Amino acid sequence: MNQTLASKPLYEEVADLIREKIFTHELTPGSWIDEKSLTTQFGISRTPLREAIKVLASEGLITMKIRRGAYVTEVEKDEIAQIFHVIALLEGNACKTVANNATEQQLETLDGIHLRLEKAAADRDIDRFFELNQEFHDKIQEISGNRWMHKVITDLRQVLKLQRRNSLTKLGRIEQSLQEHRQILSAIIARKGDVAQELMVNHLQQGQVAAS
Amino acid sequence: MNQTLASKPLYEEVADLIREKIFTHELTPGSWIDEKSLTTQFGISRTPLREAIKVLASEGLITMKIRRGAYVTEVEKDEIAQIFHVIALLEGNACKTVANNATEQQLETLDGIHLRLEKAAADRDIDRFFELNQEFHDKIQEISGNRWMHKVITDLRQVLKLQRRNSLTKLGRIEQSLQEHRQILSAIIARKGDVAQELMVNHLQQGQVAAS
DNA sequence: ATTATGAATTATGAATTCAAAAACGTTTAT
DNA sequence: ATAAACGTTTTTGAATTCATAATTCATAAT
Repeated sequence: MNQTLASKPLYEEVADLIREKIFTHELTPGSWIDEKSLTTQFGISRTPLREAIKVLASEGLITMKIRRGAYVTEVEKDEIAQIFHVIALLEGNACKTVANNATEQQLETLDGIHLRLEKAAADRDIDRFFELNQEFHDKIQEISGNRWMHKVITDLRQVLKLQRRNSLTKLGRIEQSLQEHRQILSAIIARKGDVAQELMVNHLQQGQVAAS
Repeated sequence: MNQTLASKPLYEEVADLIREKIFTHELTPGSWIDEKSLTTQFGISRTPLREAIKVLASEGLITMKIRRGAYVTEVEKDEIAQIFHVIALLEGNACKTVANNATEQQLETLDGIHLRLEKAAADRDIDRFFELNQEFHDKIQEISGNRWMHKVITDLRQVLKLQRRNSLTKLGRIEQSLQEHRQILSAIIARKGDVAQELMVNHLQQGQVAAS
């Protein structure tokens, strides 16, 4: 691998590449991870590859079986619900914090993201919609200021992405999601922390199928 | 290393050993991790050691600096507060779930642990006290049934353990902690979910210094 | 035809080797 | 005395090699 500029350690680059393959389902849940194949694909040796695999394993994306290699994790259905529960709890709380403590300027930033989200939805630009949706949620966490909470949510969201994104593109769901975002934002701007929290929890519960 | 019975992969054993060294402060926060030294200590090669280091890094216990090795993570003071906040949120919720849904038998198990906790406190058996304290918290999470929540809490608690356990042994704190446990347990048994939740949140907030 | 047995192949886990970067120490120049 | 320049040593990151466990495949026995 051509490591021209030493930005990241190689094993992290490789971890990113494997994550990609997992999320695009080029590597499907339950499938065996062929080290040889990946080393030739990436043009690297097994050493950094195996380091990357171990990191992914501790993130929960990969499951190791002793003396028989690494497999893409299969998440049980009820585990998905469990993960959503945790995320809802945390993001709901972040929402409350933001409503209670954010500066006016921060609220404007949030509003700006939401505006662009509306635009993307109006344009039926699905990819952009999801991108901005993610940004909206991330920004709330950033404003709430708890980096560890953010890390936890990010890791859990990653595991959720193992699941094939089912009815994400259901036309109705996007409109509904947008509506929910509007309400959340209103509650935040109105400084109604508890309301914002509950709306966010419901929003995420709704999204349990649609994952937005 | 004498891998007589193939219980665990070597890199995990090594990760456990390093964790131990970190928690006992044989390796102190901020200190450099000497690979050579550890390989000779453990009698292994650098390969499994480095794999273990990467796992610990993704857990947050170790921080990698590109081209200058691995260091035991130093947690900022405000990050400790952030981590406690997340744990309190999650354990509080677990508590509510238990109060609302646990079977009578599960409540008895919990009560049994608490009894032994009281005993240990009466005996001034500090080590046993902390052990059972941990077990009490763990059991609540186990009963609440959310394995992912449990994993998140476990990981975060690990990071907290980086901090030198300050006033843990303060005599007063143990008695107070015990008192709080009694109240939590009562609320759970009385099926008062919201009360149990709040008590647990306060309990953890209290423990912010004392880490119990 | 189906199941055992054993040899050949392949994959995993771990040690070793190698190249390059960083740290260290000495000498020399100011 | 301090600092710059240079060469040596150490350390990191990564490739390679090696031993052993697991799998596959072919053959033999039922």
